Amino acid sequence: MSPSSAPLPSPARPDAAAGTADTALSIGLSAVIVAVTGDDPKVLAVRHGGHEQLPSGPLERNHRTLEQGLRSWVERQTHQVLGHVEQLYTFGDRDRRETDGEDARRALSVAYLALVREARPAGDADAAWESWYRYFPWEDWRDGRPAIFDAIEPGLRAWAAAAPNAAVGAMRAERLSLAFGFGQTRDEERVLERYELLYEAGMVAEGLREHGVAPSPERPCLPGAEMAVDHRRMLALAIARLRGKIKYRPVVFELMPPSFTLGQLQNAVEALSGVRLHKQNFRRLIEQQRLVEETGEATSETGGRPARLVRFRREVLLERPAPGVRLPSAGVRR
Amino acid sequence: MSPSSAPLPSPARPDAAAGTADTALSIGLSAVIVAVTGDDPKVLAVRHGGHEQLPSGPLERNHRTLEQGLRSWVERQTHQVLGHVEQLYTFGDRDRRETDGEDARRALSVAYLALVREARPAGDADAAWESWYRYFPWEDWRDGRPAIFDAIEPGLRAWAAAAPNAAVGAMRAERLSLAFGFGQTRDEERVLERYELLYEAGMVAEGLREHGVAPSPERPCLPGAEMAVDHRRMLALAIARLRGKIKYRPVVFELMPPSFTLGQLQNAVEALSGVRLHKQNFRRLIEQQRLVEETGEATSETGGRPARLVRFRREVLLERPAPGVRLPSAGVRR
DNA sequence: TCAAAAGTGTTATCCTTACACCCATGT
DNA sequence: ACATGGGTGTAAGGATAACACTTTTGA
Repeated sequence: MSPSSAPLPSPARPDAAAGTADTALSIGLSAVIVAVTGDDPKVLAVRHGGHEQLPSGPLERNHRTLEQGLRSWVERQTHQVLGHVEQLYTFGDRDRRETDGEDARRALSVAYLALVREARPAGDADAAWESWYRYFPWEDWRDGRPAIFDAIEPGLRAWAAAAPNAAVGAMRAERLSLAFGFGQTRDEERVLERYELLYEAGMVAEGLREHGVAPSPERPCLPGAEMAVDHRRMLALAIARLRGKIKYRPVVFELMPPSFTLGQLQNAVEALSGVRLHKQNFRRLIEQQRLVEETGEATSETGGRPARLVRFRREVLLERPAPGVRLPSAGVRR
Repeated sequence: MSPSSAPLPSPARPDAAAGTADTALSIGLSAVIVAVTGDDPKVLAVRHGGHEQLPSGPLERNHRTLEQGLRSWVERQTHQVLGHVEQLYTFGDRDRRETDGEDARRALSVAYLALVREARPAGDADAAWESWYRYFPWEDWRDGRPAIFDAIEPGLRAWAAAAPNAAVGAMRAERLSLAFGFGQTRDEERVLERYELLYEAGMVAEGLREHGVAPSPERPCLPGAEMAVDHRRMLALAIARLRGKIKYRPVVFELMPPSFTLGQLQNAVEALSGVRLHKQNFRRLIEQQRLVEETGEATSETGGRPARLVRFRREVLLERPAPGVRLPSAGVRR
């Protein structure tokens, strides 16, 4: 394990000292695979008797790069063709699962976010597309403040108040206010911070699990589906990243069919960001940023007046530095 | 290495199948440690006879989390106290270094970005603070277009023209235009894309190294210091991330002393982003966003009229969702 | 005919950009 | 006195947010 008194890696083989072969180590690749169908942001989940989990696979020796490894087994397993793929984070807490003293087997997991255009029926019978709000019901503000906050707010406040001392209490209160913005502005991107607070406060099952406690009448958990290991944390991170990225890079279009209506585009953005947008301003923004162009066709499948079909204008990538769907503030619609 | 016919991880131990113990595997942690002194963005580099490299160390068994592991050995080795630390990326190309058929030893490396307030003389004699523009001279536009572009532009164009077929050529041309924005707008954040293009075009030493070619009169390399393995790529990513993040999170302040003048703050932002900013507008933005508050003191160390000393106002974190130093466009100054 | 979704137009307001200018210190 | 950096005022232009309103379809 060599903490090594030698100061820094030797020059001959720079990475020789940078890592020590460790047999008690395994590396996995996990994927948050996202699609949007109609009003729902979907994620591919695997059920196997135990808790639901994200599709995960081993890093194999013949994979040249991590991303290539991920693509190859995901496409083999789920028969989904992945579009945009990006690395999210590498999780490596020593005790990611059952650590028994010396036998602590470190399971490193490299998490990826992948976007697909259409949600196929899922190759594997155990895999299913689920709305991501199934795991994070408190993240969907499209119909206003979710009722679940009647439980969240007092619960978290109690947790802050129950801090061992004043300093910790103040810090907890600050984190709450930052993540949830009770009272003031809420930032739809802080999905991970919110999950982590609920985790620490023991309000999600995973948080209790860590301490070997089961949910009980005294220690109730919020509604919202539990996942294996730290997969729900990975999902939270994926949502946060996507919600952020959508604003400055044209990633939504990776989730849309080749041609679509402005209404459908707005639905997709709302589904992902979890807030309602002001229709007229949304359309104006999209059009004047010249993110889309006419196909010349129209569809009447959306109900009401038939809508023009548009397509993504790839050229914008070359024209402006950060073309994204800026969210024109949460305006009440409907 | 079991491609495994079983479809997906078993429920019993979710990560058991997700990673296979692989003795030909090592995990390292690398750190891009950044400080700003005066006009220069500094990075801690280690020299050891061979190529310069980033401080790197092994992941040890007793480290509870990856970040904690990084902090502990960096602080032990360099006697720097790390402030803000964030994970950048996990690099895991199979052939990160000397792969000999079956003996291909995969060296996974988790790269981190760390910010420090003051650049201490560096504990290790082999470690030194270097301006990051030493490695990326083409990224410093503070004094206008760097002369080095007289070599870069034709070189890259030639590479695009020399593509094996028209489709590849068009794609290369598009990537060039996106990353470098020859003619039109340049995006200071696309540091990684630019480096990767120069790498692929064989214009940086690392790119030639990959093919076992040495720089020669026919295949000249650009000025800009070479680094070991893929460390320069890590540095490119770190710069890109920091340049991006500075705009929507108050990270610059992690690099500033407790109190500073607005001029010093502007110098730091310019050093990091590599562009000049319009003085008056910069100040107005900072002040009206209420990112700083008066200390009541002043200093005359900056030359010219003494300047007020200000400090970061931590409360902004609670007030607005994305408080960052938005760059008020590159205006000529001086 | 009416609900539902698409699409147009206009206005007040704020933020960004740019320009011109004054202030206090060291040499 | 003048160079250097610090600091103020103000006006033009563009983007945003909020309004109200028309159009075209299917049930």
